[in-house]
Amino acid sequence: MQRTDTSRNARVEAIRRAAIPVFAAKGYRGTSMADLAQAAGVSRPALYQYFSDRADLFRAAFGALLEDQADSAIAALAGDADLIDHLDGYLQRSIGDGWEALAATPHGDELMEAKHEFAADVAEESTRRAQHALRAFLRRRTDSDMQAINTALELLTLSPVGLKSDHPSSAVYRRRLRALAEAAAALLVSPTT
Amino acid sequence: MQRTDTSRNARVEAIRRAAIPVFAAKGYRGTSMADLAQAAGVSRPALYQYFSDRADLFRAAFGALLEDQADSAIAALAGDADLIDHLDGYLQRSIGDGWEALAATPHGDELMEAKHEFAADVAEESTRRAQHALRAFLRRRTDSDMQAINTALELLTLSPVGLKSDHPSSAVYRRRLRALAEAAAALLVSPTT
DNA sequence: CGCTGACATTTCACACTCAAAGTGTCAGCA
DNA sequence: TGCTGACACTTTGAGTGTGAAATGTCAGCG
Repeated sequence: MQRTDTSRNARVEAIRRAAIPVFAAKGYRGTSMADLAQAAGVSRPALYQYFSDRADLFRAAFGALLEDQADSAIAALAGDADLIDHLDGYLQRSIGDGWEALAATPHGDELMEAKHEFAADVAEESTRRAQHALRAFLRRRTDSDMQAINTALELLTLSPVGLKSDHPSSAVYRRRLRALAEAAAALLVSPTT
Repeated sequence: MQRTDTSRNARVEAIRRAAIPVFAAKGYRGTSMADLAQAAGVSRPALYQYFSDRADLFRAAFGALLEDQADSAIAALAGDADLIDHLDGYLQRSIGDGWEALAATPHGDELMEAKHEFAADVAEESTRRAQHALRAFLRRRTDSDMQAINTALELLTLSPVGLKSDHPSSAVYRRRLRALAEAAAALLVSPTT
């Protein structure tokens, strides 16, 4: 059975990986099971052997991607670099890279919608996990009280949405994220009166 | 002629004022010229004597509102209060109050769209004016260089969009704006390495 | 002279049709 | 056993008509 399971998981993984660029290129509604089957190099009915339907496949594909992204962001908090660099790295990896690159595609809005509809729990879990790690990091690396840390967390996690609202170039967006990291660091280092 | 013009301007003003709550309540597409006429207490054809069409009236109504809002925000920068209080006041008045209150209404998104379509130049002019005043204020009140000031400006003007992205209560949103003001102030006081 | 009621025209939302595309599930083949 | 081609069913979206509502512009009234 192990042999079979391993083989099966390998195929699931292959299909999952093949699906991501297809969804990214054509959006959720725009991609058919036939498209996904062709990209994975299998027949359409074979997909139903591994996933119950298109939503299930979508969830599997982007759920894993979001998990990886959260892991990457959390990893950026390790080490003993400058506080600003840590925060900047966290922002870049959790928001600047990965999923957000998809949001810039023609079907970005629709993909966000589909994520919210079909992978909301996975998405929330991974961001919750990342934010939990960030909170622990701030508690470890600053002497601010809990309230100040939570406020900084809100700033760090919510502001990026606005910083992208005028659809800046990738370079500009990254510069803004760094500025946000600097501001949050400054806020935590020199406490409010 | 002065007498006539004065009377005319007074009517224009009255119609303009009466139009705002109607648009706010029913959205742009949802309000008819009949609605606006009724609210202003005149017959529908009379509106065409002062405005060429619905878009023109919309532009006049919200253009003036946006101007007032910008004036209010700029006024918040006067005096010699704490830097944070100035920035906080600016944010509250330019974003937290006024127009943004409309964005929270059922037809908020559609109103934003209409603003962008019919009053884009007025809107941009007023925000440009407010930001210009804010830049001058920061130049006057901090010893940061131009680049740092411009970065802080981006943060201050763009972040609020994100801070509202999870549709927080008004109180929470205001608290976040103040935190943003604190962070920006901290960024400008303790310059980057 | 400014405003109104009325009119012709345009716009809009809704309902319906229908053909093309996609979906999920077979029996049967390797 | 795992996969395929084929089949019945569902969904989708473009096209079309239709009635109600809104628009913009009159001549004419006070």
